[in-house]
Amino acid sequence: MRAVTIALMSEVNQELAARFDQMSKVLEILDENRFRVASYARAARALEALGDDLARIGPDEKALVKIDGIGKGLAALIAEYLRDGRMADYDQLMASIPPGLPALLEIQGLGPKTIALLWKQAGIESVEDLKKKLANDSLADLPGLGSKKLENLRKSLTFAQTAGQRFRINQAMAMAQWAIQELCDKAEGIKRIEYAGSLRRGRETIGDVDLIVACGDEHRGGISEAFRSLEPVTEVLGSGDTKTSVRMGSGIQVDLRLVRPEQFGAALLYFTGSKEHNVKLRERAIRRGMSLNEYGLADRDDPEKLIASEDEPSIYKALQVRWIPPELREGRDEIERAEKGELPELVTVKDIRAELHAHTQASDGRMGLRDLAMLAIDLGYHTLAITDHSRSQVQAHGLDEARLLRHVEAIRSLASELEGQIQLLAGSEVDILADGKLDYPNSLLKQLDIVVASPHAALGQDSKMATSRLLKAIANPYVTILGHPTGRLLTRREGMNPDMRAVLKEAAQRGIAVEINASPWRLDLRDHHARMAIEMGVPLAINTDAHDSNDLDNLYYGVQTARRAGAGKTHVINCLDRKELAKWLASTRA
DNA sequence: GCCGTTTTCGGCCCGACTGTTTTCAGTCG
Repeated sequence: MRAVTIALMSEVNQELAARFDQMSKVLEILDENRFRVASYARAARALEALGDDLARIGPDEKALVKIDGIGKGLAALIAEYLRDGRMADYDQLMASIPPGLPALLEIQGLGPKTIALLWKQAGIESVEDLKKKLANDSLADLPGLGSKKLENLRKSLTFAQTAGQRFRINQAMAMAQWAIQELCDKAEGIKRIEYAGSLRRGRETIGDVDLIVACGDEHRGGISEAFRSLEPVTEVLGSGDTKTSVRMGSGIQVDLRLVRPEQFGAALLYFTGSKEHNVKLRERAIRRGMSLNEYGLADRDDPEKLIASEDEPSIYKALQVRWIPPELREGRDEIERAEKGELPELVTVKDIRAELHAHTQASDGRMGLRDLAMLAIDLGYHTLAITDHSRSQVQAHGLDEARLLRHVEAIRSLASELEGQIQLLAGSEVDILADGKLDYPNSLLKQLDIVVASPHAALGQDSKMATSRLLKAIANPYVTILGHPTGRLLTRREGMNPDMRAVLKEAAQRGIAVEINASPWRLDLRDHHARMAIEMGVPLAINTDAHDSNDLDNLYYGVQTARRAGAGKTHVINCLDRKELAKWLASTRA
């Protein structure tokens, strides 16, 4: 555990989120009031998603209770931690059970009741203990643990050791689209089929894929069978009348739900979530004398009396609120905002008219300059910026000064040829070096139409250094866009953790844009930082950072991230028309 | 422990599937 004095920025948020999460698990194993358990878990999620830095808010309980999900009790705990660097309740709680016990909750099929039983009656205190006892068959005497259950536990343990947990959104999307196509080809009677869950909400990583199928009752068996028989299925986790779960070879879990066509909207809404959004919708239904479940919105007193169920908009309408796009359904303030008419018209892929960050064969791209330009023309863009890597990116064939100048010449030459079809901007993705200096001198940057400044190396810097590094880069008068500010790679590398509020404040003052890098590896800015950017008046740039022709399709993920932040097209510079964009670019150099 | 458009107490979402249960508890989403 880090001492609080050196825990910086949102490291504090993460630390406190981890503690509340842990506390909720311990309380659950101790069979505490389930609503109390849920409160700690909810608080943990709230802190993880909090754009603001708790260290900045400080031990001010009045300010802390303003955070949704934090009440008086938890605010006092947070304040205690921020003030003293410790939390007595946490220490006490953690001392009350063996430290290895909460980790058992991660094992599929193992819940708090069974863990408590294993602990109290078999002396199991950790995953290791469980493995040993499972191996020598000494658990069969425990009540409620038959041979089947033990076998399933063995399987879960093997899986937990070998497999990762969350998948990047493009991996989940590929699986979802493939499975949908296969089922449509191979099964009879599918009336509608959609993916739901966090994939539909556009989260940056996905735990499992949910598919919702509308069909008549007579087709259920066949569709379930076709699903279980999909070639990549390695394990059927469960299969009943309306629900089947399988695990694919890649490790990803896919759930299939079968519903009647007239219930499709309710099921789609329910399984799209988020859980928190659903809870709020249900509470809203109850306040209005109705009840909502995956089969529909019904009269509370007469559940047979369906009010809405066939599609999502009719359900929202009956709840007296505008339809809410899935990307916003995170259970924050979206329902209240929708009610007040404050939800913006969210940006769409069609609104994007310019690509402002792309690579060619000059550095590490696969496309030639002309091929890339042609693709951009096909996509209907009015502007394409060519931004190859700068000299320090040796492994990516970064351009030294002489090569960059020749490249610029080539771009300008092609630009005049294609005048009237597309505007080509000669630019660079310039490395922000570890000390915040840029990889080219200003005399060179000055000659470019656009400069995307991004960090690529020294990403393990502490938060303080990362912050001053980015601030220094933003202050450079020739930077146009701050590219993928943290340098993270999802499921692979955490990246830097700068004080994003300070970075965005500087960007706002300088008048430059900050990128949402649409690569599913990056999605950087992430959603809640993009939301913070909007609140602070910083323009967003949604760029694919394309290295290959397929990469241009990643735009969808970047747009979804922007939508999750509540961005409309006025917040995104790629939506400006050609003239407006030129004017904006000029303004960054004023 | 949180929360408030029946608000400071009394609620807090609810159904499917599995396994061991002979009527239901635990887990999951």
